[in-house]
Amino acid sequence: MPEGHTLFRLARDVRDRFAGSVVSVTSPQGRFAESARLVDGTVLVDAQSHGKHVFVEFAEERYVHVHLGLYGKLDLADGPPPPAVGQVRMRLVGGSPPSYGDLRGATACELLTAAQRAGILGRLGPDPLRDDADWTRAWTRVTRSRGPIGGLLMDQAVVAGVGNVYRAEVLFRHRMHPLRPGRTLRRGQFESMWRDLVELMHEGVRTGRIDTVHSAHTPEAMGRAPRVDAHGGEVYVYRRQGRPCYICGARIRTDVLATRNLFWCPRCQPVFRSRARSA
DNA sequence: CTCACATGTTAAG
DNA sequence: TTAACCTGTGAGC
Repeated sequence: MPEGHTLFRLARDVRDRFAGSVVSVTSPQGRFAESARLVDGTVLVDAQSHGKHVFVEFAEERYVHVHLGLYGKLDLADGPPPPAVGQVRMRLVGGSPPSYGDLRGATACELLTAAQRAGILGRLGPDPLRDDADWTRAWTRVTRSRGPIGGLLMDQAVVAGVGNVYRAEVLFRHRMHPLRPGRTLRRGQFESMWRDLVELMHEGVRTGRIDTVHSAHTPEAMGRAPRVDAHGGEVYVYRRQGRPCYICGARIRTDVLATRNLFWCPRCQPVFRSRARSA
């Protein structure tokens, strides 16, 4: 259940364990077996994430493209691999010290050529976690769109790697209603949201969780019980519908946009009204 | 225990 | 717009 920071960590961990080594690649479950044979026993060159996509590069520019989707997991562990349990789509074994990785439940696990990889990258917007990201590419899309900023931030062709938590939280931190049309944003507003995403997501890479609440606003500081859930992170609005906003006390609201849940504070993030023209 | 839902995407209708 | 993918978790009985 990943946003960009999770995949960034995953790529880094795969790289640390296997890069430069001959790696055994198998598919205990069978669904990736044919492709696995083509890279099995070759050198794993690198692993990189772009947004929520991970590319594991093998010798001669063969790329295993992995997208975890909603349920996928790649578990890495030290030592020799135990017998595969359950639906292991891909198993990597190798490196020194020896370790292994088991991929399950991924939306995508496929062997691609360099050209096919380039095709996927070409459809992705800039990734706040990558040094080579050009945020003005995202801004161009935002300013030309009539669609809501809440939708644009989740559109991987606009910004790659942002998911539902970062979307909800960055909009809150910038007091912006999720349904505000992209084209009504000012350049400076988008630029500060981008910079915020860069910081928040790098923090996510460091800690492995999504924390977006300023220390002055932590539940403890506000005299409330901290919110603890499976995600472990501390957030302002994500999945806090019906509960009081840490800043103003208004009840957090929720709605559905393009099959995904929105969360926002109706007082801190008022509906955008275009400025009335003077008569 | 069963059930709904989830940090996501794609394809079919 | 809806279902499907296919896994884990938490809430409810």
